[in-house]
Amino acid sequence: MARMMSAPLLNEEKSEHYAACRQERTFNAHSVGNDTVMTRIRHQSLDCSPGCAVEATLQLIDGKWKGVILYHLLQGTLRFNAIRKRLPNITQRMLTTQLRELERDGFVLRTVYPEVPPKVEYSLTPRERTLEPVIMALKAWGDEHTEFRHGPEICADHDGIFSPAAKGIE
Amino acid sequence: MARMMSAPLLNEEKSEHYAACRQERTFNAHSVGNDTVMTRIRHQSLDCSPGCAVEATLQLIDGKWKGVILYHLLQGTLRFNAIRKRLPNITQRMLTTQLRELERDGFVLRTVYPEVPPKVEYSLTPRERTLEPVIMALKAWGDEHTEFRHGPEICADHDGIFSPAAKGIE
DNA sequence: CAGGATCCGTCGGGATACTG
DNA sequence: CAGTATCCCGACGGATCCTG
Repeated sequence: MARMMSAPLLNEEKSEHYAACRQERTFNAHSVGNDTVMTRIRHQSLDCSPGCAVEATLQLIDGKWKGVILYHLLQGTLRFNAIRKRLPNITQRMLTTQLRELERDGFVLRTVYPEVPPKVEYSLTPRERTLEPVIMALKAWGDEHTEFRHGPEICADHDGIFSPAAKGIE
Repeated sequence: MARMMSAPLLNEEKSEHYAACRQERTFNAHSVGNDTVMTRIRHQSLDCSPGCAVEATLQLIDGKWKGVILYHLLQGTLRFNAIRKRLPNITQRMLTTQLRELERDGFVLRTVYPEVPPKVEYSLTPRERTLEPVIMALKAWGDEHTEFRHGPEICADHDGIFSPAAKGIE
């Protein structure tokens, strides 16, 4: 979801009455060549109606992987590749960017151990802990209301958080 | 969020073990000219890890406006333009498509009254009612943890669901 | 190990304009 | 009133190769 508007500034003209909305600015734009990296701003125009709190929250956990990442981190600190193992389909690039966003949003803490080989751990901040009920609500609903058949061998861990299979990883 | 993979079928080769994931198919592709309309399939590759229930739920309420729309509909049946009034920034096109998706996902009921001028009402299905706790969790968190200053005149309806201002509209 | 850099296609979604 | 029909931009995100 969520693209930027083409001309956020021009927009002020015709929307004076909700111009006071959050106008978070790009904070980290490498913009190498023509591949603008990390132009973080999900949707700038939160319509300031009562529902916008819902929107605001959703922005923070959208992004195709955020939800799952947060969910997995709820079980404890994880290293980069440990997270990757839990998300078989994610690419490094995606994992990195998603983690960076979560970091910037104050949800995860990134700890780099100055070693060789490098070791980076991701853990949750207290702020994210407050999100836990939300994540769990999402999961609960998904468990109850979605029917997507899945091979048991890798998808059957709905009760024990991580089964013994997780013994020797990492 | 969420694009399709370029070659979903090729993907099966290297991911036999979670090939059993939900493979929802495009259901309604007009594809007029080169503007493919409504190629519904958020992300087909739910990684089948325990967190995928979270993802599954998120898919259903992402889409930049879904959350707010659902939230507003929780207050009761609304007509098309009534919804638009609550989302100052949405375009007709977006409102239509979002509503169509919600309809297809079984969340909203679309009732057309064969009159002139046309009258279409949107209401929530029982299925969506089960989502209510989730929506409210999102809203609650947003209310508590996001600071986006807003002009009071249009953003100050956080207690009374819809203030008297909503008297004569529509 | 944990990424950075690049290239590139897909498609969400905004802005009009038109209509039964 | 409640939509379609188009045009079009650029963010999202996948694949691939490179590196301290």
